[in-house]
Amino acid sequence: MKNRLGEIRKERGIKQDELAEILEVSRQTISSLENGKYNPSILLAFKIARYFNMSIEEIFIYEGEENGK
Amino acid sequence: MKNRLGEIRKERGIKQDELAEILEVSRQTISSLENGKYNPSILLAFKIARYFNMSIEEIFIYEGEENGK
DNA sequence: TTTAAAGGTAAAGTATACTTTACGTACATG
DNA sequence: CATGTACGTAAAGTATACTTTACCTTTAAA
Repeated sequence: MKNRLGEIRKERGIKQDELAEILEVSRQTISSLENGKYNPSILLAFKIARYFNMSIEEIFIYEGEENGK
Repeated sequence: MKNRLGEIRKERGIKQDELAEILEVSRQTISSLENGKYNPSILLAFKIARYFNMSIEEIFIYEGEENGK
């Protein structure tokens, strides 16, 4: 799954550090998400979407053909 | 987080069993989701939404005030 | 040329999503 | 009554999301 998190975050002029605190996750979580190390939980995806005033689908791009559960 | 999975599945006249096979998860996973035992991964949420031709937000209802990560 | 700010990442631990196996219950139909 | 279908659920194991701690690199400025 791809995501536009880093892109959107930079557009809003906010640091990983700050976003992490707002979303109540660690900075490493934000970094890992932006660099595609793993996918967010659906709760975190909702928090992110809500914070940026976007839908989950606008930020996280599911193309199918994914194996993980 | 609440969801309308059971409701939507019944509308479509499909069994837990069948949905599980289509989504490539176990029947227990479907049952657990419908009964609010836990939340889906975002990948599974996308698969479900795509299968029902709906958005994640139409099926899974995030109200905020949730603690889990 | 040090110092700090911003971000990448690794290791080890915890929480939770999901699996397999298995059994229980309710309901329908023979 | 007996058998099958649909669903709930429990226990134990695996995979992955996320944490804490910590260190490293790059860039920019004093």
